[in-house]
Amino acid sequence: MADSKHFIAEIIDADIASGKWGPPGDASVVRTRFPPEPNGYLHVGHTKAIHLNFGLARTHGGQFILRFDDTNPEKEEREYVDSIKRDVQWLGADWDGPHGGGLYFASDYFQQMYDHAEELVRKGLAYVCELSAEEVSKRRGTPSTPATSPHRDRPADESLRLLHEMRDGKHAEGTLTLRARIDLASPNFNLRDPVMYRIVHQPHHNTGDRWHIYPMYDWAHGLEDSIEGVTHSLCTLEFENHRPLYDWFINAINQGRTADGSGEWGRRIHHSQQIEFAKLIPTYTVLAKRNLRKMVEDRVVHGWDDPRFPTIAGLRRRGVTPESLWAFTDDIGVTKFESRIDVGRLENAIREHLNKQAPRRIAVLRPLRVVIENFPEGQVEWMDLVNNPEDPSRATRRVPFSRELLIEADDFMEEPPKKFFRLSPGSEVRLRGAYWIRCIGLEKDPSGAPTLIRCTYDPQTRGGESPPDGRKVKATLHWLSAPHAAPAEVRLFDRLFSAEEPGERTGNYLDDLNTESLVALRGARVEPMLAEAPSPDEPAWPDGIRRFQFERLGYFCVDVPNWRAPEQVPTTSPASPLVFNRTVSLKDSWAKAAGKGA
RNA sequence: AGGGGAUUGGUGUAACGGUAGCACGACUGACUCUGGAUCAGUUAGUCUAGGUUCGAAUCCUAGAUCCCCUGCCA
Repeated sequence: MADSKHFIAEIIDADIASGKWGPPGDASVVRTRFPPEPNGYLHVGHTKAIHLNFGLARTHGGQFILRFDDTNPEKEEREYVDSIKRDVQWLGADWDGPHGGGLYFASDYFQQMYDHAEELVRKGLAYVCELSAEEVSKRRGTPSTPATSPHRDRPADESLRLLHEMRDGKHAEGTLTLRARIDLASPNFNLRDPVMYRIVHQPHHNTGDRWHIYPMYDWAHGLEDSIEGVTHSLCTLEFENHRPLYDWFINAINQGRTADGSGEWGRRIHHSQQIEFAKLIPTYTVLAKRNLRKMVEDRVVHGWDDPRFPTIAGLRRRGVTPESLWAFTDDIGVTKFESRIDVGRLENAIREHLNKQAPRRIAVLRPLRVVIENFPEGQVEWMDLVNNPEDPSRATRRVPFSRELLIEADDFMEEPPKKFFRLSPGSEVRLRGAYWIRCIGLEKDPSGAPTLIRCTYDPQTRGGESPPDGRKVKATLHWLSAPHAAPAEVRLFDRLFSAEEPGERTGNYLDDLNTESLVALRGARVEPMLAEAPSPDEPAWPDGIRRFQFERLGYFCVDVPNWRAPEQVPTTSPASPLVFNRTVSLKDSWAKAAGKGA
C-alpha cells in the first residue's frame, strides 16, 4: 500500500528523471499549489486537494503554495480568505514552513496579466468583441456548426484602443469583452474564442477600485501558475476540457519569445503542466458551495462550523483530527475514476486515531439512579481507572464511588431480551474499575419507566476484580457517583442526510435531510475532573481542542465555537455550561444485533 | 448528436504482457474489566463480444454504461 504510487506521483517521478523542470534527478523542483477561490468555506473535498498538493511537495522536498484565485470581485470576501487560511493551516499544509512556497493572491498579478493580454492583441491572437452575453450565447453554434463573431477580424490597434477604454472604465458592464482568437468551429466549446476579460465595475477586496476589467479563469489560471513557477498544476476532472485552452494561452504568449529573451517579445514564460484527478465525493453528504450556503442561510444548520457540516470548520468543531483526515485521504487514493466514497471510511479513520490518542472518561448520557443498599451512607471510595488501555504510559486517575450512583438508562431492562447481558432484576454486572453489583429491586414512575434501581455490591470485587468463588459477569457498565458528577450537555450528531446520494430520488437534496441529525442531551453527567483544567494524561492536542473517549459510548470533544488557533486566542477556562460534541460513536455490535441505534 | 474522460470483489485501490494483491465492510472464531480495541480465519472481482499472443486486467477492433463540455463562474 505504501510503495504503490498513484498516477500523478508517477508522472512527477518521470519528470524528475527526465529533468523536465530542472537538473535530472532533482526532486526539489516540484512546486504545487492549492488555489481556492475565496467565496466560501473549505470542505472535506478540499482536504483531498490540499493533501495531494502539499504531500507531493513534501515527499519530494519541493514547495507548496497557497494561492487565492480571486479574479471575481462579485463573489469574494475577506472573511473567506481568513477562514481558508485558518483551515489550511489547521490541516497542516504549512505554506510558510519547510515545504512552503508562500501565500499569494491572483489579484496581485492583474497588471502582468493585462500586459500579456495587450501582447496577444498585438499578435493578432485576441480582439475586443461587442457582442452581449445573450448574443454570444445565441451565436455559440452547435457541436457541428461553428460559432460566429462579427468582430474577430477587427484590426489590432482598434482592439487595443477599445481594451484601453475597457480598462479605464469607459464602458458599461456587459458591453465589451476581450476574446481570444482561437477556433470558432472547435468541437471543444472552450476554444470557440473564449472571453479573456469582462467589464465589472466593482471594488475588489484586494485591488480596490483600480480595475474595471477582470480576467476569466482560463486566461488567468495558467498565468498564475506560470508566474509562481508551479510545475504540476493539479485540478479536478471537469477541467480536462480546459487543458487545451490552458496550454493555448501559454503557447500564445510564448509565440515569438525566446529562451534567452532575445527578439521582439522577450523571454519565454514558464509553462506548468495541468493534471486532472477525480474529486472526493463522500456518501451521505452534500458539498456544492451553493447548497452549503443555502443550508447556512436557511438555518438548516447553525452556521459554517456546525459539527454536522462537511466543512473543515464543521469537522474540526465535531472533534475530527487533522491526522485522521490525512489517513482518510491516504486511504482513498488518487485516480481519475469518479467514485463515491463511503463516509464510513472517514469515520473509521477518526476512530483509529482517537482510539490511540483519546483519554478515557466516563459520561452518563441519560442517567438512571442506582442505590447500593449495603454501601455505607456518606462514605466515598476513590477508584483507580485506566486512562488509556492502548497506552499504559498514561497511567490511571481517581474517580469517586459512593452509595448513590448513576448508570446509563440503556443499561437496564426490566424484561431483558435473550442476549442482553447488562443489568436487569436479579442480574449481576461489573461497574468498570469499581465493584460488581446485583440488582435486587426497582422503582418505576406511573408510565412504567424505571426511576431507581436497588442493588447490592460485593466488597470482594473491589477494583472490578473477579471474586474468589469464580463467579462470572458478561457485562461491564460505566457509572458515576451521583453527588460528585458534573452536569453537562452532550450533543449527539448523526449524518446530516439519510440518503447516500442526497437528492437522487426527488432532485432536491433537502428532501433527504436526516431529521435526527442532532440530539442534545442537557441532563447528562460527567466525571468531575472533566469540569476542571486539563489533566496531565491528556495529550497536548495541537489545536487545543480537548478530546476524550467516553467509555462504551464514543469519542467526544469539548465544544469550541468559532475556533481560532491556540496561539491566537489563549485557552479559556472550561466553558461554563460544559458542552461536549460527539465526534463519532464507538462501533456497537450490540446495537446492530438489536436492530437499534445508539 | 460532436468533443473530452472513465470502467478490477459490496466499497476504495494495486498489478505497467507473466501467480489478480492490499485496505475497508460483511461473516466465523479467539481474547477482553469498554458488546470498543486486538488477533486468526472466511467471503467475493478484471463492463461485454471478438482478435493478437505460449501467455491479456494490461495490446487491437467493435459495443455497453457512467461523468464532463454550448457562463461575460471557478
